Amino acid sequence: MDVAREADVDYSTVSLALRGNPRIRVSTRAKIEAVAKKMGYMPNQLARSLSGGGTRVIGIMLTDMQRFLADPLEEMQSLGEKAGYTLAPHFSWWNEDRERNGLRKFCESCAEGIVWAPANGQSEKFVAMMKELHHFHIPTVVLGLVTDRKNAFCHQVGVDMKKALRVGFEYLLEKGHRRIAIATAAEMAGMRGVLHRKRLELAQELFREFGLSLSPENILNTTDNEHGGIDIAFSLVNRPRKNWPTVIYAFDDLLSRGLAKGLNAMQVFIPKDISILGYDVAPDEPMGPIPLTTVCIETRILAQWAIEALFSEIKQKIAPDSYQYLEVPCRVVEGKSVAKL
Amino acid sequence: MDVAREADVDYSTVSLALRGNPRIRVSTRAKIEAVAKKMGYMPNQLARSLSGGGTRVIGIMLTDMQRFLADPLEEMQSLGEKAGYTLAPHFSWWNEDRERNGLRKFCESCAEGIVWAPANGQSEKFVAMMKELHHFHIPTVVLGLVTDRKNAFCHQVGVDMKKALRVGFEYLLEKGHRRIAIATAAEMAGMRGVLHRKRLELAQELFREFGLSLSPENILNTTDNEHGGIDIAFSLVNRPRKNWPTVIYAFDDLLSRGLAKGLNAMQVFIPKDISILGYDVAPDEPMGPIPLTTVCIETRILAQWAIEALFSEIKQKIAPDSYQYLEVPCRVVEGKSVAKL
DNA sequence: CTGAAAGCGCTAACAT
DNA sequence: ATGTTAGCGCTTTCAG
Repeated sequence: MDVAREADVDYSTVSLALRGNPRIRVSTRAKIEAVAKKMGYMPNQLARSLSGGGTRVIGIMLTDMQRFLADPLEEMQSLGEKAGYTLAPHFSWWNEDRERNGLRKFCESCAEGIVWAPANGQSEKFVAMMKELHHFHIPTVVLGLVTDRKNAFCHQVGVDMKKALRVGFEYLLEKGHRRIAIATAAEMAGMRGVLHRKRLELAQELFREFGLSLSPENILNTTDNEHGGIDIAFSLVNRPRKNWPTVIYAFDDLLSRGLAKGLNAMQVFIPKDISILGYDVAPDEPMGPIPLTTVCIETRILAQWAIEALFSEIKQKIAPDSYQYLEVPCRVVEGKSVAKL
Repeated sequence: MDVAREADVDYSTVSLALRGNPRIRVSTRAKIEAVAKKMGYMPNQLARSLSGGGTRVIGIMLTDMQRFLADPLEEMQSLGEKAGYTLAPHFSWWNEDRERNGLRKFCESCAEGIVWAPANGQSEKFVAMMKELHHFHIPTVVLGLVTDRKNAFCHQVGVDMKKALRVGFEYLLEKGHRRIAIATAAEMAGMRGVLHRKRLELAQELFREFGLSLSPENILNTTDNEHGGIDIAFSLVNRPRKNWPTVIYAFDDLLSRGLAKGLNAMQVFIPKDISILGYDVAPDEPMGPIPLTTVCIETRILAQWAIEALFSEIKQKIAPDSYQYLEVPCRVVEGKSVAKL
């Protein structure tokens, strides 16, 4: 390269000097650095990766730019950078073909590991792709738990939704609540509603398991998690007060906050008139007028575990004989929105 | 490579065959493809890029996973893929140092172009970094308009916020409105509120320019664009009706939808009791009970123009002597939320 | 139609 | 303490 000529040293000396190798005399290094800076030299990562070590890139395959994924992504990015890795996010927009192509790109461009939040952890395509990644010996961590955990070829970090929901029910029962309503955006269109419909279904199972009854009118459903809270608040206000549930368990952070604000605006006070239990709300989020009590999923821990599991596999260089199946903890963070009866 | 040995041909023949070069006999190619498939061969992009053509990667530098950016990103990804490019998004999380490091990574890894939505298009750091990119001859398009357009070293595609806001005012004036209130989330914490504060400021200028008066009580401010609409609705309902504005111009899509829903819930009907004009609302979004009339920014066009400008510069191979400064069009999309007085 | 050989820009083992 | 040399896995002339 020209820097070598200009500084009147060998090429390899430049390479070593610029990476701070102690073999190079300090004065030489200083000279080289000066020349490099003057010439605006920038090492070519492609060549670097092709030759010596790896790429130090982690591919991140996500479905979309949902809020829920932002926190873990930022956390993973921080952790990755700390370890000298660059994160390469890629969005499938819920399309499994795009997902496959993107993952293949990761392989072709020699990503050293992959964190994958699949569009659909149940599909044939998913299983096939996971096998492919495994076949290429590329360490992978799947975010969100796969159905068939026995036959997984990679670590998994995720939330057991039923367990998480159960935590909320247990809390409510302990507080003396029996007339429990649930609020979901299960009518939300497209893939975005899938999760909500799943939560609704699991909640219904839990009602049965706890021997609670769930009257249809206490399934407060809406089409929109962003502003659906108001709709729900409105429909509630129009019901005779004596039929009200004692608490609404809202399965979405936006929904629970909107609901709280909406009820408040309609002169329904929380927790005096009715209690609200949220789900999924990051504890440091602004909570509106009333600090919400919520079942909090620790998404930063999710990110940490995912990255840890990935790095440990990357370091080992050989595929582990057993894969981890990590469940992110969730706990009730108490605000002031659930009354003790 | 092993595929060559296995298929009993030369290495370079494999390379040509796999890329469908017509020089290779069909039968030979078929054999090579079969072997490659059997062995699960995958070409190494690093080597490929280092040797032959470029990387065919476009670096995308974004601030965060805001909704507003999702649409253009998906659009750019589609367009990029169509042209055989892979998009590499990277998030700065509003941190200019991270932004710089990420952009440098793009250079080092030989991205062929960059689309950059800067955390702060006014800062010293921004200007320095833009010069750096220019110095390395890496085609760049900045999303969002830079203050000093004369000294820009790259194409710019963005929204002239004042013009966009003006479109709304003109529409309202034409509809006979004079008592106009504005709703913003200017009190939103951190960088997220910056845009809203800017909009508020520009709106105040426009009020003066149109010779309209804006009483302080008609600046409906909130801390939260997600659910602030309810707060605003609530505060409005508690004002004597005769002091009401005839219309609320809400400078955020979430805010305007929340406001509409909130007012509706409180038995204030739109546009009978009050009109609402939105801003920034994608026309195909669900609008709640009332289809909102909004000033719509065409973010897909933004994406298209950005990618077009970038590709044209990439193709030319030499820095253009003048840079484009493109303003994305905006127009009023009529719903039913603004009454004619 | 296919093989041989040079080289992309760098790293790392070996030689001086 | 620095220079030499052989690759990394591929593309691309240029010969055969």
